[in-house]
Amino acid sequence: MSVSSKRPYHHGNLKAVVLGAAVGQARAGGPDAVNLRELAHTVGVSPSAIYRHIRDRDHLMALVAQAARQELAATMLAGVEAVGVSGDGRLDAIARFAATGRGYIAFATGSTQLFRAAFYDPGCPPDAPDDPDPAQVLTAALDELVEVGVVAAAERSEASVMAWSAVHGISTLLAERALVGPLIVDPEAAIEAVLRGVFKAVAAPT
Amino acid sequence: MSVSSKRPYHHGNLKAVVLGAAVGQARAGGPDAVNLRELAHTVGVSPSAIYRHIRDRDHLMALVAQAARQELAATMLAGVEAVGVSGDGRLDAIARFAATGRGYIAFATGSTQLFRAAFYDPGCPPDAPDDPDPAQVLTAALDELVEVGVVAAAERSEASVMAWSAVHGISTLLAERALVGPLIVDPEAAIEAVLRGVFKAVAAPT
DNA sequence: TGTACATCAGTGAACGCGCGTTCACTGATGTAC
DNA sequence: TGTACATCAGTGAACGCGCGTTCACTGATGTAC
Repeated sequence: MSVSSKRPYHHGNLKAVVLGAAVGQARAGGPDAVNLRELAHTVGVSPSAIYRHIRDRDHLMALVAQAARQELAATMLAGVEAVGVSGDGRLDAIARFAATGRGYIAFATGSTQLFRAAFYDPGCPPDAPDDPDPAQVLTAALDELVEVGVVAAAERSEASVMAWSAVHGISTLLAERALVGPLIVDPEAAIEAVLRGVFKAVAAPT
Repeated sequence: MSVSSKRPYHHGNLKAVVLGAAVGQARAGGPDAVNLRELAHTVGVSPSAIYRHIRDRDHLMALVAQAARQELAATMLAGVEAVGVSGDGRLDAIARFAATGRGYIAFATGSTQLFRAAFYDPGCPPDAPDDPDPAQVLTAALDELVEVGVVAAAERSEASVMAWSAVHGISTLLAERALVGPLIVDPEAAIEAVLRGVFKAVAAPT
């Protein structure tokens, strides 16, 4: 609590600051760019100080990956909340579902390296479940579609796998710039094509 | 050409053997597992000998990634060729298209680590274009669908992006075991769901 | 309110390992005459 | 057919760096009495 202008010996919230800096490294260069020594230097602390708060690099990576997933989920939620309310419940549910996918893809293309970090598996779990959780955001949007009758209840789980696969697929393809030459000329058009395709695949025949 | 039983001083085809061993490492542990020193030891040669044939690690990785993509394409082709010929051209085209996707996913789940290596970008290109090329295999199967009228010609490029995204998406999700808990319970069922979804999204309304 | 002491949170230096890469070299091979 | 010599393809040792991690330590903080 003491706020001496010169850095106090006890930092106060080193763990949070280290995690923040680690996320910064992952944002800039992906999971492999997280470097404990550079991290310590950035934060202004000796390398060994970090070990007071974190078991080892894998533990830190589990936290970084979780932070990345939560930011992904937050981007999806922001998209959903930005959707206005028309009178039509069906259209609103569809718009929110699409916004979920658009948010996912936007995060992947806008924060490519952090997106990669989100799926990094250090071999140990984070301290708590993801909150918010991307899978739950998707599930919620899909539940809405079922409620308003756009997706048949019996096809709910099929639809979720389909939607997730297509959206995750275009995201990783764009993020890794794979096939961007041969198959994908215009990224924006590709995204819209995928979203239309998902809708066609998922919507119950009227 | 001399076939002295004891290892001859001149190896003969070191480059090919080294590449083969490197692909073996990638198959076992992904792109990061490719290790020049271990490689040299495996092949029975000193580390520096490798540099007679390969510029640096990145160059080798470009070749490994290419080999992985070609194996992926070969798996797709094998699936296509295993499809029997019925009388119906439409059904055959559809079956071959599905076989393409199934081959892709089978490679991703059967050779997870090598699949990851296929999309590794070392920052320098391989010496020659991929042959066979996964993108071309997909394109050929899709062209067939257009020919028999299952896919509208105007929607060809949209369909290819959609199909590739969905198939690549389920492949990476299964390969990285992401979401396997929350969304994907039965992998086989998930694969079929995605393939059905792609067909629904891609097929022209009859 | 003051003092003794356990505990927490840092420092600074160094260890140790693995890995890509380089260097000076030597053995084998092919070609000109 | 034999010899001289350039060239190719290896060896073996070492460099150098970066990185995660550990160790003995010291400074700050909180608590019991």
